[in-house]
Amino acid sequence: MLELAILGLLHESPMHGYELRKRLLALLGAIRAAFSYGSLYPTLKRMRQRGLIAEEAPAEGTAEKGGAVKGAAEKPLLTGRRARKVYRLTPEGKEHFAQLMAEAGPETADEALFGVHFAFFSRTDPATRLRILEARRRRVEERRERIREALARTAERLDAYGLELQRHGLETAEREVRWLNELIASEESRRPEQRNDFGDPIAEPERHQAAPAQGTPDPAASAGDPNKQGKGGMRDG
Amino acid sequence: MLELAILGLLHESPMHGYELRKRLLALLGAIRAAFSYGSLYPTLKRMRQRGLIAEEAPAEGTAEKGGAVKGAAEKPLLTGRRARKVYRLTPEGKEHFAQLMAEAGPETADEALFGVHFAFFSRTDPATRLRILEARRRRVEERRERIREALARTAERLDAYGLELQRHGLETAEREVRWLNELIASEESRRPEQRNDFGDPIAEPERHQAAPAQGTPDPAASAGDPNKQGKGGMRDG
DNA sequence: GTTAGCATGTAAGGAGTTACATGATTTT
DNA sequence: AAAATCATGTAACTCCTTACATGCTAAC
Repeated sequence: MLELAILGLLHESPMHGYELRKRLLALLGAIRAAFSYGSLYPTLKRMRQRGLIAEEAPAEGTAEKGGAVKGAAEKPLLTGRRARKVYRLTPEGKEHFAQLMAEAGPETADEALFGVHFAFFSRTDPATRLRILEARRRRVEERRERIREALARTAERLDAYGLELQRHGLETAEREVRWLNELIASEESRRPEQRNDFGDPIAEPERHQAAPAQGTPDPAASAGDPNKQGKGGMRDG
Repeated sequence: MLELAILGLLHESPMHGYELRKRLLALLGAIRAAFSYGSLYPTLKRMRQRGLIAEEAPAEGTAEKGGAVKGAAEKPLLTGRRARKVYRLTPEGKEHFAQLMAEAGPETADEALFGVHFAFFSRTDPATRLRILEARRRRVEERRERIREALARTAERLDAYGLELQRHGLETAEREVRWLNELIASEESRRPEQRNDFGDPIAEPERHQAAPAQGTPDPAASAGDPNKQGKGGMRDG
């Protein structure tokens, strides 16, 4: 999960660990608490060893080594503070990210993992988005049915608090299903042809990098406006 | 968490592992998935070693078909199926449960753990309930504020999906705060004197945690209709 | 002159999961 | 005859957290 989130964020621009954590909190804070450094740094290390990310050269263009010491004007990379390791995404990392995103198995439907996937939806293709949303909906519907059963069958064994827990849980599940339904409808209405099984008729507007190991045409350039068209985008029509 | 849940359930009646898991799913299914046997059985073992639970002897005059209770009595009771180990709560276990419930630290405020505490609210005193509810509210309010800040400060860096994630997360947090507010108000209105700082005026009649019929108006009696009105479920009127 | 923030890391451990192993009994 | 349900357990592993260790700079 953390790995996916790192890959997703680095898609945007190279970053060092500390910054990554802050961005992670800002992006995923609605879902879960901040990742600790105790998991972040070892994960970065592992990912670098696997070649998913790479350490960015100290500076852009300027001194290769030695030469001008820090403290120079310019845009200081290690300005006084402790040296930071800036990581960038490698092509392998991009591909791994695409794979992780495309796997819409039962794990993908877990609350937190679903949230991470969702956060990076603009970097996947519509078909994958739909599969993930549907997997999550299935999961929540199952939970909803379980609660309904528990209420119907064993309500008499529950005390007031147990009952309230079920009631609130049921309401929460129903609310999330409604939300997912809206999102799914929105995805489908946006590109209904996407769902046919005759291939991939669409290829025009989005250049999502789901394509395997395509060059490195810096898709970060499009990071500013994938689907961004204002408020109404998500919410039904 | 699993330990707390087991202690809470065994409060009701002795049970074996398999049954425990089913009851756990029925009670906590609204919050989280079922615990796996791979964690359940080792946990039971550990708890027995610590003396929190004990293996129930064949107990009660159990109708031993054929009347032969003799030497085979030492063998676990097997009703045809594989031998089951029935566990019951020990006094140490009861005390440990009370302690775990009373700890309303920051961990208690985690979604799942809060849910487990809540499920067993009727086995704690009102002051503890209030502390747990307030700890959870604090936590959710913090998350809500974080999201608001993220929306105010970095909304322009978010794409449509990132934005929708924040929006939905904010709505979820606001909804939960409202729910907690209702619960807190309900607890306070039920016994306002409870909150004074001059001691514990209602400390006398409660042995440990039990005696729900005494400590509370036992609104569990109204558990007959699960599909009652959505709002104000806890208000016993 | 101390606190807060920046910055990276390691070691130990918690709390679960999956997969495996075994076997009886009831239902289809 | 096969599948589902009942029933208990172990081993390996995942993924994350807490606590510790280090050291610099800005601000109060």
